[in-house]
Amino acid sequence: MKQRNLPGHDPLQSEPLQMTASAEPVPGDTVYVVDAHSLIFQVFHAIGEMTSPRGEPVSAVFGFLRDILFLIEKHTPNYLIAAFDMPGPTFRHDLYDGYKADRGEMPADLVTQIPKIEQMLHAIGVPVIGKPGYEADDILATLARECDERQVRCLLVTGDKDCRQLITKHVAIYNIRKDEEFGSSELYADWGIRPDQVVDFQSLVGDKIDCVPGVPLIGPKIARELLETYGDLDAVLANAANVKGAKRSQNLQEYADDARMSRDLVRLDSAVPIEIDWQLARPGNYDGARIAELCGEFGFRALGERAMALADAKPPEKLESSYEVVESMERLAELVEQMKSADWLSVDTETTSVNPREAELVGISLAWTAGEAYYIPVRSPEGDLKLDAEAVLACLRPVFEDPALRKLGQNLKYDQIVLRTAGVQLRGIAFDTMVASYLLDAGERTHNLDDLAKKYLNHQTTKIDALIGKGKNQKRMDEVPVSAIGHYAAEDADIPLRLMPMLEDRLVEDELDELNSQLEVPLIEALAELEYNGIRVDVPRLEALSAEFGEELQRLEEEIEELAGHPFNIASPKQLAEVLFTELGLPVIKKTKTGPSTDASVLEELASRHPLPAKIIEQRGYAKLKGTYVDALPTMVHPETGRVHASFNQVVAATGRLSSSDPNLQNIPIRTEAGRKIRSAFTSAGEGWSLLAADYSQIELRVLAHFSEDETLCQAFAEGQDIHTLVASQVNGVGMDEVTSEMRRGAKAVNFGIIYGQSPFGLAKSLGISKEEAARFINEYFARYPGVEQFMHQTLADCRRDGYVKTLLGRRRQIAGIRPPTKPKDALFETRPAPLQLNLPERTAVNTVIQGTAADLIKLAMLAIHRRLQEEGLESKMLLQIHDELVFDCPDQELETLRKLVVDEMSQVAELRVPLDVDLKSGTNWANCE
DNA sequence: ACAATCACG
DNA sequence: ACGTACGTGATTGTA
Repeated sequence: MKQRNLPGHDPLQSEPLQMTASAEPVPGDTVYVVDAHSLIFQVFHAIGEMTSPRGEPVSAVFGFLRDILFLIEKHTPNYLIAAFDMPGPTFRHDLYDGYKADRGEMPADLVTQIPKIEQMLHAIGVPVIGKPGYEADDILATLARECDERQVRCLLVTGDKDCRQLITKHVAIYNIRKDEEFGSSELYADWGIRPDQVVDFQSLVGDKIDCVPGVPLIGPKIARELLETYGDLDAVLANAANVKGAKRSQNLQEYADDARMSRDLVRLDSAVPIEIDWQLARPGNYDGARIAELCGEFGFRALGERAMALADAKPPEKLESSYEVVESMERLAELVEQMKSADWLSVDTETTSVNPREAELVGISLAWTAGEAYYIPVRSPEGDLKLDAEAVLACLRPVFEDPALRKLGQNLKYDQIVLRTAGVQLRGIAFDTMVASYLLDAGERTHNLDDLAKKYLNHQTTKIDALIGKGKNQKRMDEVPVSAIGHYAAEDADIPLRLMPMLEDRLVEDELDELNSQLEVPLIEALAELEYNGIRVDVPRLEALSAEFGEELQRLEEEIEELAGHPFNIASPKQLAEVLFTELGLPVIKKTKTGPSTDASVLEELASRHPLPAKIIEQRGYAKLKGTYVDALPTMVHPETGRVHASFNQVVAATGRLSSSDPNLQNIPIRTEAGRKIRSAFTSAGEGWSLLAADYSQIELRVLAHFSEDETLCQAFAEGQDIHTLVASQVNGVGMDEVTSEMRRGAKAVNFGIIYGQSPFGLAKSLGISKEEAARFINEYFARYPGVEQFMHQTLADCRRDGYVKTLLGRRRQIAGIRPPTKPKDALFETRPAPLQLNLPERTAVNTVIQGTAADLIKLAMLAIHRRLQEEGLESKMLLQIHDELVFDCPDQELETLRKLVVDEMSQVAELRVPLDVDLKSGTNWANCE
């Protein structure tokens, strides 16, 4: 086996720790080693008869290939190797004639499949390793040891319990049947021992299947006790005379030699002389033609397609790179000097939490030349750090705080908040790969760095799961040794640097570069500011509400139980449906995928027939408010700031809107009385401070008016008329002062329906009128404002032609599925055309232009306000954005200044054909704003 | 992990 | 015959 100096973390070494990416595995990589025979027997027995078109048995080939494809697709191993037993005796047979004596010949139906499996592995580029005189397990042991030394994660794909002796910090067994890993904690749960006790344990217990004799009368339970008492096998045998139970004690003495020999049989040899060509073990060396040929021969159709899909995908490339862990202040100072003359600085922080306000710095990664990156650890579980966080930050401060040195990275909003919390400003943010990716394709589900590297660089990055694990055993970044983090962390600075030119080219190509550099990138700092500020929450107020809502809930639940005749879980739609529709015999109004629906609209309809549904609505309302807000919010208050610091996400909503999470502050209740009570718990900073809420009036309708260029609508907005009343008056053909509240309500519904592309059916339902009436209403609207329909047709035509729609600022969203234009019928005979009936993509297209443009406008406003607050040195803080509303915290003496500033910036943000009106409200909390 | 429900604009 | 208003996020129950 190749030996080399492994990149360990030796505190005494004087040279900087170099990690050069080569073909060999590095910390963060995962190596899968398949015990081929173990797997082959499993699938051979699990899958019944199965033959190829020629009539040859292929069940094991099929099952094995299926497992390998599953491994590659689901687990994306960085390295994958298959170990085989070789025919002929092994050193174990020399030790013990009886070794595996009972194990019969391999079934003939299986023997013929082994070469086929090897051919298939060859075609999909999985190296096959076998060594005469050794078993596959020994090869697993050898590779496991090598991985362990390299601090590389190794998963042994086997059903053989012997391999449990190989478990370490980096090595685990992988059960492909259950898709579960088996490590030291699972071992302890099963046998109650540590991995280093496995060999002795099995030597005592023996193994019938492998014909390992062991010691009679010693089973797993006694073996565990003995090992716990005495430590190891030798100690157990030495104390055999003292063991409780005469027969047991006697057996231990009598069969001591058997036990010792068993130990030699069980112990795996981790020094098998084999050479691994790691490059060949990286999945990706597919021979597509050969795969097709073999799958054809064996009659694998669906599986063959899966295998071919892998072959067609380009193999991930391992980028040439040289990463260094910085271990001295002298080296850091040298690097800082280099950075000062760099064009760009790529920055990434490693921390203890995904929440930037809670996160503590673990390390910083930096890169300014593609392929070179540096990781500066400032915290390590091994206590061997030579660097102090304060000193590192002080050293980096001049470069971080220099706005002239352009910074780039992945999700820099996060890093900026982390660094600001640690006392350093990250200035000069000029590119963010996550934001760029979002602008290029707002419909993508994620924009994380791993996906970007795969998409643009065809590079498979180190997955964070490989370092910190996942699920309940997930570790924190500061619990992982520096030597294991280094490569992962450095990569996170290097990859953005490599991605930037490619992303920038595409932005230019799609005319998105200005939107990127002038709006979205500068907005990062404004959003970081919002998140850093947070909003104050009145916890005692929420606690009082919790008690109040709790009492209401209890009362309602008792009434519901009374009405239903028995207790049940009201929160379970299934149980509720049982009560409503089976027990009470109420009619099913609509169905969900899984059964009758019990949502609020259904319950409202049922309310006229039975008192229960109304109670359910009321109970649900309180339960929702209590569970989602009243009880949840206090737990999210930051202990030091006493405020809630939500996250404002820039790359989630496909339309260009922001979204908010952890907690979502964009859906705090307002529509009901109980909801407004929750709003009142969001307060200004305290005495002498007020909240100022500024919202755009009817922004989406104004955007629609702008795009439609409709004279009447634009003029109505210019004159400050009530748009719903105006539409009501015109559609109904009555004077403005004759509009009834009923008419206004209808017009309002139409106005909003238009924005969403609503059909007569939908409008009819929301207004409780007939479909015909609704259709008449909509037709009247389009006839009165022809520009609106014209705008919709134009939008659809553009989208059909381009495959995307654009907002005012050129933001794009790809939408497929716009139908060809309907042929205009002969106008002479056309009296009243049916209103536009849009399908989902068409509705989405129209809505995206409007919603997205509104999002553009408020983002521009946020940016302008953010800048002015800074320039004018005001103490006022921007706290929230709720799509058409901004909320500020403001010292009372600044209130008038702020009011003017906010209205000016919000209304002047763009020249539209309509004015942008802004309503201002202020108060001590979010509910009493007037 | 997914479905149902409901909070907001 | 079927579905029917866009965009989000959190909670709860269920498989």
